Amino acid sequence: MTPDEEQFVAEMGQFLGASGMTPMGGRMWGWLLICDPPEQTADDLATALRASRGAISGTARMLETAGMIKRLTRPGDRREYFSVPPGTFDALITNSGRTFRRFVKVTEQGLRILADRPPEASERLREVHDAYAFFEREVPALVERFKDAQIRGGRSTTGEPAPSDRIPA
Amino acid sequence: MTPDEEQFVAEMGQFLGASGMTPMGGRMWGWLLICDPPEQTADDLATALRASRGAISGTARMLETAGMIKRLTRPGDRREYFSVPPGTFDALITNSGRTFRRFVKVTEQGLRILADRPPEASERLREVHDAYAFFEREVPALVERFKDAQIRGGRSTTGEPAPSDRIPA
DNA sequence: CGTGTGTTTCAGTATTGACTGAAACTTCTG
DNA sequence: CAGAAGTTTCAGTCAATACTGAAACACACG
Repeated sequence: MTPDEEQFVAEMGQFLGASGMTPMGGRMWGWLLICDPPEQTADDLATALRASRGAISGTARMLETAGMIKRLTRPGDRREYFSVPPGTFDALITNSGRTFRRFVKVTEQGLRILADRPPEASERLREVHDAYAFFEREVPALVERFKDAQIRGGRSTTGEPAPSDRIPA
Repeated sequence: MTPDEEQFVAEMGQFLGASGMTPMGGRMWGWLLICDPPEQTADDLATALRASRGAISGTARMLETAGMIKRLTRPGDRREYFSVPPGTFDALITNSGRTFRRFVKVTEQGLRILADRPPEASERLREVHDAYAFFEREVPALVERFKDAQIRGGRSTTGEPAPSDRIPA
């Protein structure tokens, strides 16, 4: 790992570490976005990120659950390979959609508490609730628009063949 | 603070605590969304949230910086009052826009690292970068649409009818 | 069915960072 | 100008949690 790469990985760790994910999760994902080859064994990752096998295992599981990495095996090789599959941003957005949803739920509960008070008592909360409900509904459409633009524009399509799923022997 | 309110405040704390903000920040914001009166002194907050004055001070400063609360004073009253001003969701979104922007910056740095490698080496990262750049560009427009819908429909609208936004008593 | 390779689990450790509380500072008021 | 009320700062404490490392586990191959 070059110094540049090291810094990129560190920054991804800081960034995702500050947004719900663990620092290690950010570092691992960052590395998997730039590493060569794109598929890495648990051992590769432990070496590159200078982390314990335990940390790799747990973090990989978490990232896999979040849909941010994929786990592959190939016949005749007992090891597992991890990689960032094409279309990952989709999983990311879906995930943040879940966050929106949860927030809407919490604010709805709050509005219920204020139900028997004068209407102006719930103005503040209602505004926030409505905004998030709006976003929860509209963001998927935005994602579709992005996908369309991406296909039309040609570069780096997603949801298509996905050749990188194959491990080149 | 009733048990219901207590729970709402706690959940807001958990929620925002898990998304970058501190738990205390979430609790304070949650309380300011439902409290009566809507303006609270530092002392009110310390009592309601059972927190130290130091915590209130620091947290209030953080929330104020994020644009999530407003600080006001009244002539003849030395105390400061805090409240959630109308249009706060705007500050929230603006803030998350900043997050997008930072992420785009980080990924751009990563792409620069991969500049002298074959194009397929940067496919993974480019896709993520493009998605976030797209969102950074499009979200403000979405906010405008929400504002318009809010004005057109009076209170609690979201673009379309959206009956599910209403809380049943 | 044993052996060797690889992965997961889990208790322990270390670190981070949020909150406390007292002291310092600021700013109105009499 | 003295005094009081209020706020901020900051060093210390505490709790949460991310990572380590060794032991248990799973699996393929000979």
